[in-house]
Amino acid sequence: MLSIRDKGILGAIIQEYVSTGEPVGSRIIARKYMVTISPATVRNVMADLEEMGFLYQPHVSAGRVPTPEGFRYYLNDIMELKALPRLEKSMISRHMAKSLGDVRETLREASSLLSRISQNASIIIMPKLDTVFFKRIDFIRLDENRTLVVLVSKAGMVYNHIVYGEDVSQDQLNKYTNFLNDSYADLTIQEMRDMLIKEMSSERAKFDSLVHQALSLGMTALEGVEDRPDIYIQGKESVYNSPDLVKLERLRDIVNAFEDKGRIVRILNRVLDDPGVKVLLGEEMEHIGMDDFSMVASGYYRRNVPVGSLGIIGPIRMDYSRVIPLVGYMAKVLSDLLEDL
Amino acid sequence: MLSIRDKGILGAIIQEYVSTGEPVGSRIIARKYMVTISPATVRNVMADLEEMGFLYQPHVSAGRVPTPEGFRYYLNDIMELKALPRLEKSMISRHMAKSLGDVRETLREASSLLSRISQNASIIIMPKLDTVFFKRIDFIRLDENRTLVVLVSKAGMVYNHIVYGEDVSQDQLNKYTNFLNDSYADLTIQEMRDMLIKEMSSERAKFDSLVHQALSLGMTALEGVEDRPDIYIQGKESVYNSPDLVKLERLRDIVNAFEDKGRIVRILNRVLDDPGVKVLLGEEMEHIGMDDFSMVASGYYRRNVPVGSLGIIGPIRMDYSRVIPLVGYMAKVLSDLLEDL
DNA sequence: GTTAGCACATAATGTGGGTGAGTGCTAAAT
DNA sequence: ATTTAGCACTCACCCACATTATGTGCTAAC
Repeated sequence: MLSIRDKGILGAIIQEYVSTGEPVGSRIIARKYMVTISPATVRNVMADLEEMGFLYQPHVSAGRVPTPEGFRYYLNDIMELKALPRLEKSMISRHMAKSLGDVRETLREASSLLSRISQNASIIIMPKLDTVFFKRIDFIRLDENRTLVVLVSKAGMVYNHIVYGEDVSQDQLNKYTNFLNDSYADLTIQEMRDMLIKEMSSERAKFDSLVHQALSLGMTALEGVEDRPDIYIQGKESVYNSPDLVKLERLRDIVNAFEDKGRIVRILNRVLDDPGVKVLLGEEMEHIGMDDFSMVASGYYRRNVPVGSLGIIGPIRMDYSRVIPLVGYMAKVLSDLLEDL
Repeated sequence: MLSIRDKGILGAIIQEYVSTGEPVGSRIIARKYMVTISPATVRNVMADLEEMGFLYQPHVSAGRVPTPEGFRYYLNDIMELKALPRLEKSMISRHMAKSLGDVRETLREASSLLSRISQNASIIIMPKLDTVFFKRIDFIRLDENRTLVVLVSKAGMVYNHIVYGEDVSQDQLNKYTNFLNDSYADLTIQEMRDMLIKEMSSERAKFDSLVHQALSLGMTALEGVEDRPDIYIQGKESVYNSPDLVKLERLRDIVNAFEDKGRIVRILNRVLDDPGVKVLLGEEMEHIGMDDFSMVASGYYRRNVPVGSLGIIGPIRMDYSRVIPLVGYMAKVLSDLLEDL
């Protein structure tokens, strides 16, 4: 357990490190932050903090740099969140209203705002198909082998893919379409899946061949639907062009990390489950070369069901007290917006 | 005008530079490529070639490096294309057959193959909407303000967007849909646009309000359709991780250049017009920091109409005699494939 | 418990010499 | 009139070494 003073010093070190990016020496802390005590005292505390794993020294005559554990402690027990500036709030509502209508566009706009306001890269994962509300399905005969499935969500997102199978006439397909659209309004895709399976073994399906065919086509259609989530990363430039990126290898690592979207999705999915903003640090980034990066992320919701996530990604030394409220606010705005659709 | 021997020397320098990436000295050329003449003679020629702008020296005691102009001359007047290896041809046909069906998937596969075979990044621009053959249009009422337009091409590509306007019932929308689908089969989007405008002032449109409404909705639908071309860049890693990328600033330039997709599209569009493979070098790359990069690109066609382009992008020192046939072959395979759809 | 003072470690920076690669030029050879 | 050999010269690169600045840990005094 840290004393008040210890916390003050750790906090000061982190603040200083966040703003300069350089290892922090005892002098600076005693001069700028803790004027009542001497550098020597600060050094004693620093030695303790290092022993606890919150700081480390790049080399013996350098100052201290906070470790991911140090940041973690700071986030949990020291930092106080700042209120989101009125200006940023209004900027967000203004832009979000503008793009209203096309959900994909709205989400992209949200991400773009995050990156511009935070000066970091931002990430958004589009709604998981399972949780999306079904509006309409269409089958379009392309040729004798291929049928196009177009799935529209209530929010107006379109998912499409091609299924292969026996040749069915467009007229017949239209009948299936009508049947499915009439029967499954207002369900999520997941619910629809379940319903289809249930109905398949019902009396009706056994005797009515149209119903049977329609259900079976519906099932294959939903099976084949793309399950890799789409993810957008915007504002990579601000990370790439960050002035404290001075080693070639570091940049290379980061560039590669951004290319590896699968890994980012996996990491983000972990935060999706429970509500609120999560900060992912150090090892949680699962990526060699991303140890000194971090993600601030949150799920966003529709009717309290998590459907996707969003966040920002940048160097571990970021101003969490500003960024966390930002991400939180954006998740809320987005969730509210989705509520209505 | 260069003599045979001069060409031989320029060719040798480029070959050597392509394979090593290092400035080429007179010794190497005399030893490895032009055994009949001495280094001193080579030096004389090199001095001439430098004066002509085909070579330059990084510093006085270094060998020579070909300039973009040197490469240009080499490409036009010296290089001989190699036939595409049987192995690569069969690899291409095998993979392209696999992904047949979903055009977007096919195109992405083509690009992925380009990048894997050439060990460079590859670029593909999806078919321009204008040139795409219309299969079907659907209007889906999302709510009182928003109508979703789903446009399907004969090849099975789906384009969608939302239009805003007065509240029309789904039944009414279906009538419009049917009218448009019946009337405009087998046209390209561009032709359809023209037809719509023409029909709009016809007798029928004046007296039949359904026709009038349908035409007008069709026009707004086609107007709003997304006109920014989608572009995919694959295999960036092979460029990023290239071992002769040793300066941080260089990598940063390249990373930024890849992010700036608009510029790449603009450059590529220049090659789209006339057929065949084009090589873009130096200044043509329009990008500071991309001077020592180049693109080998070609349009691809459907019914002899250019619809998109594809190519590879990598360091200027690439083996053009292999890469040009590769890109050319891929463009041809793709064009043939699109012919059938 | 806190502080001043001091010896110590090390990164960063600069300097000078040596080496190797490759040139340009000149004068001789073909 | 070319081509070639010879040679002086330039410059990047490397290594060893010294210098400096920073900030520490430790000890002894407060």
